[in-house]
Amino acid sequence: MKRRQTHSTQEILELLKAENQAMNHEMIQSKLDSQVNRATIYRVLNRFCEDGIVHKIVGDDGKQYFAFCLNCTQKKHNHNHFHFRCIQCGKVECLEKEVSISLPEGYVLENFNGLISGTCNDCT
Amino acid sequence: MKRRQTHSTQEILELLKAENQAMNHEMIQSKLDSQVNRATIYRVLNRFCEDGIVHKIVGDDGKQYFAFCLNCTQKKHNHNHFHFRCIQCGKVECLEKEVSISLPEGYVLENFNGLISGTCNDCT
DNA sequence: TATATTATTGCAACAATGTCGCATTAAAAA
DNA sequence: TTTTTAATGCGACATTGTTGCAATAATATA
Repeated sequence: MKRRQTHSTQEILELLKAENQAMNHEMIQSKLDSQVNRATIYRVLNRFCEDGIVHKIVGDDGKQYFAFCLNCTQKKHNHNHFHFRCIQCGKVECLEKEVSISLPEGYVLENFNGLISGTCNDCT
Repeated sequence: MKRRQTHSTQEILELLKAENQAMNHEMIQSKLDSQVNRATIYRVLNRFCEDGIVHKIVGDDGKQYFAFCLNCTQKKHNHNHFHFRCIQCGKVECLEKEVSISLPEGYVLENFNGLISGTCNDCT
């Protein structure tokens, strides 16, 4: 099953690259030039995640946010960092520093989801 | 506005104290002896959160989990720790160690939400 | 270039989560 | 016992995210 490039996939990927923040489907939809169906946006984003191009964070608002992978190679993904969500302006940005958490014996990490919400510098 | 003790509030609080894990509304509802309405459960839990008796974690499944506050005084709440959610059995437990994250200048922390999902010791 | 193949899309429908208004019930105060 | 009003149950709702299916369009093939 090979991936195909479509208008939607290209636009969404470019948007995610351009914006330096994680976005949920609504933010993405409103920023796209062409109109893309909601279901399609989710499918595109989930495919990107499967391919390791994009990573997904679930906010403390319960929504899924997607961000273009930086500093990630095909093999190794570094997503052990926190994201900061501003409750005023809604921006979700990376807090660069990697965080290491040691799990108890026998525990296997599958997904790291660190999120801090509050007020960002612009909104203080 | 004073709080009243009802069957629902008592049962829910006892359950949260007894179980040593964070639970979402569904887990709570199914473990209650008496039948309590879904909306009521949410309202009770949110009141507990307001009162600082219980804290809320949003899982990477997008659901709200509630846990009885341990080691918290009325004044000081220590919720800067991670939770571990097992994707097999659904259990959500505390990872005791406190984590300190330094935010950039001008950023104000409102809520810490650290969650790691994977497989727990029982399910490996 | 024209045709065949099939990944992708849009649409509609759906499940699930969480919230809210409102009338009713039942704690707690008088 | 009566009064006050916080809490409940019910129904309705908004929102998020997913899925089945027919139509479309990107790529491979002739």
